[in-house]
Amino acid sequence: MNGRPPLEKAYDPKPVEERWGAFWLEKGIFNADASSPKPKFSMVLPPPNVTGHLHMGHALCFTLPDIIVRWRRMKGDNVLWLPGTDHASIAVHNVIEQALAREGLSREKLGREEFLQRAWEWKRKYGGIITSQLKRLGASLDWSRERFTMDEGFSLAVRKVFVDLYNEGLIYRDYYLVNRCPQCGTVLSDIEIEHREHDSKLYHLRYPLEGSGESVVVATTRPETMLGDTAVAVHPDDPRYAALRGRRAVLPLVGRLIPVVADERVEREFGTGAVKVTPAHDPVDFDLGRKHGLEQVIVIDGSGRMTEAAGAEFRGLDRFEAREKVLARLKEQGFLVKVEDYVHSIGHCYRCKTVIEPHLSWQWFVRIEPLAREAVRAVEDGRIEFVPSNWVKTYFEWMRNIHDWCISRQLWWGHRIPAWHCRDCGEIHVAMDAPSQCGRCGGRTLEQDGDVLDTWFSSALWPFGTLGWPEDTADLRTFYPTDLMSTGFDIIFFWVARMIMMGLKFMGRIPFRTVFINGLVRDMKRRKMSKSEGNVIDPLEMIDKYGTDALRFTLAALAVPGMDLSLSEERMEGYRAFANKIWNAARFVLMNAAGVSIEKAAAAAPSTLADRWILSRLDRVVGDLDEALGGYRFYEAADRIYHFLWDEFCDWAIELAKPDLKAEGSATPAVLVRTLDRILRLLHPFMPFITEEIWSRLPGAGETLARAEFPAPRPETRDEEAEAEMRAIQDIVVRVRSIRTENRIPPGEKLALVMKPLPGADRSLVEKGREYILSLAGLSGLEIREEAAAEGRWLRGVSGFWELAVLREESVDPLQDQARLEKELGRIELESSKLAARLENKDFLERAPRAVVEEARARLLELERKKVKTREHLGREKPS
RNA sequence: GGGCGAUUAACUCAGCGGUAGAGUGCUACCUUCACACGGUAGAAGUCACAGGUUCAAAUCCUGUAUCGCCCA
Repeated sequence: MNGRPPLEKAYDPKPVEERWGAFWLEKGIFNADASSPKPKFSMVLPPPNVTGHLHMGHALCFTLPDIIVRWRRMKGDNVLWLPGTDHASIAVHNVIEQALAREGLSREKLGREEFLQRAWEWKRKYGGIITSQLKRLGASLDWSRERFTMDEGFSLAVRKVFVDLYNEGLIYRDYYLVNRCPQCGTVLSDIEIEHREHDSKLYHLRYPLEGSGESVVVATTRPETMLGDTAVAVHPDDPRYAALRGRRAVLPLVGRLIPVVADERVEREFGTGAVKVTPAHDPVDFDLGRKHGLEQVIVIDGSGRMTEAAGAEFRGLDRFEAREKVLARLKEQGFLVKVEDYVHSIGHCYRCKTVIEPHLSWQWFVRIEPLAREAVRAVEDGRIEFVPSNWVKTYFEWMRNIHDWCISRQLWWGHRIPAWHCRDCGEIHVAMDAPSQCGRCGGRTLEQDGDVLDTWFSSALWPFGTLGWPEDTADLRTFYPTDLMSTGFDIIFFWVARMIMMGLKFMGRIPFRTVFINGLVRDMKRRKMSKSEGNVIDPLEMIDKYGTDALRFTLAALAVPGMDLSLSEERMEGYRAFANKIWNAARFVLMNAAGVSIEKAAAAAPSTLADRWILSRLDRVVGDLDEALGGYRFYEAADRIYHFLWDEFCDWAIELAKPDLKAEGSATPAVLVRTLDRILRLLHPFMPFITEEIWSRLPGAGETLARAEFPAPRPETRDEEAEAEMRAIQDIVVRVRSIRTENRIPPGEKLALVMKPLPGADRSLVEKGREYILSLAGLSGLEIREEAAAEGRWLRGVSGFWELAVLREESVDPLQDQARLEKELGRIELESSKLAARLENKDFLERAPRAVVEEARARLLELERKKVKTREHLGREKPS
């Protein structure tokens, strides 16, 4: 046994995980080789936020691809799975600024340089948390190639992309109404806004018309913005307001004269049909304002406070305080006509949930349509495939209605926009490096744009930026495009779509061939896991309690493509038990087959029926597993190997082996070793630690199972005959056991079995299976007799072509046995009558495939045989 | 309003044209020399509802209801 002590009675994951985790990394088992002639299989890890801690979503999203990657590696591919982290501008700002606030500081007080210094320091100190947690998960990543989105090479890639897109006119700067989060202190792109329904109010305000006693009533949900109104709008075809066109209204509280304009975009059904227009604070009004040349008056600033332009009374107030005050004033002065309850959807910051403020400002944008067009085509023509495929529709839907992407952020931690503003003439220079003088006026005072880029702008480059682009590296040539991108559906728009666009644009090729979308991890009540709900299951805690392998297997077994999964600790307990089961099966094999090497076992020829049977069954699993993994059906693969190991290998093969092990020159020990070895290989992608540990104890094991060969189907081990015979033997054993427990015969009591052949019975089967039946059914003897005995002490049943009779030494309760037989007869009658009815149907006989009809006939025959015998046993018919 | 998905055993979910399945839980018996993180045998479902297609529907089609998510 390799000189190692025998296995402990129960599996203890902790030392095993520590040992093998360290071993893999030290030996660089997962490092890829750019010059390998083997076929490559590459993936990049969705980079977790550098601020992050491992949660169950990560655990799922990293375990599933790890299964694929380990499988491919064992199949002989040159595998690269490249890890890294994302700088996560907003998240880091939140962390650092909170710390500053505790010191009574703010980033403004600290200044840009010192703030960045702090952020880097923080990154050095805590940025490794998530990566070390990833290692505990067993993710087989090539850490020698680890990247960070703000490292030097990656930053170069980001700058180059920006400059190139700018030079092509695909990046532009505009004074535009964007979404701003007052809390985070930056603008956001459209998709970073979450819309949620709110119970709110609709306020009807009366605006007097110039030079008359008349007025017009407008409805709004945001009365505080009226301070920035520069028009009233009505629908051109609305007869109610035909007379208003061309006149001017006097803005209450402010006194400004504002025109009444007509525009088709006004919804006549909304409120009174007349609306106030605030071009600087509402997206629709912004468009309206541009179209009608209206003034843009900014009354709320980027931090959500009222500006100078809001008037002395309101200046400095928070926007919600201002709302109350404006309403109070309007009411006092008789301009508030009515207030209605109103439900509408309000935009919130996806990070901090603060209500978004539409904000007019200079920002940088990506002209997205030309990029999106190509990205749509790549999916349409099948170069990129989504698994499950129904996400394609969502992808198309978004890509075809896409808006330009606002990429500037008013933050410091991130990639600073490579644009320099000439202080003298205002000219903007976009370049890889700071220009020394203004190309237009020659001025020497150039200031770099203060904003940084959206973090997603840089993560969009991840699949090629990490491989060395813009340099032409060996890694890039070998591993791009990658093969698989595994991620959650929540970032299809944020990330997947943008990687596709950027990959096509800068590499001229897709970034990955397959996008695997995993579901969301929920709790048993199907709720999302969230800290505020208190229903979070912490993967690290689970690893401590149940072991990494149990956690991984649980996630795999629940991972139905496209479905959310409900996770519970109970489930994990079940798979910890599974790990223990493997451990003990291995223990049995090692104790009984000591000294049989893997190599010798692989060559052993099966002699007994049980040996032929388990090898044949094993071969089926090998094929099924390859197929399931190839289709990313993790649950199916997990389920298959689970049941093979437990229900076939442990429950039958090991039990059947027990009598054969003692025989001289038996091949059975070798068959057990061979089967165990195959099981460990098949299971390794799911449970890397325990399989590695057990495998290392097998005589003749290699350095690491992680690089051992994944089993391939071997058709010559298929043995239909052995499978059929074993099925019959198993049925006999189960029948006898069933007779035993249903008559409350103690498990320890040995029984004598008499088998009577029915027409068609194969006597050699019973001879071949004699030892197995004796041992597994707990018999003292087995006898074949032509006629069944008639005394009452016999308990009877039917299995296949055999009538079974068990002799009980003590007396039996005839009522109990009769109840058992009645129940069985009921079942048989129900099924056989259904089948008979079907077989009497001419249409069925004519139109159903022949195999289906034949199968039904055969089944009916068997049922009829059982029916007759069972009736006989009940004393309803004379024995035949 | 548009789209996607769900509705199957007590719970969580597979199955997606031809004999209703799994895990957990439940019942009974068993500490048998790999394993009580175990063994053996069981109980448990008009597959949401209504129509239709088909020799045959949990499975395909149409509609209804309820729930969830995404987009506007």
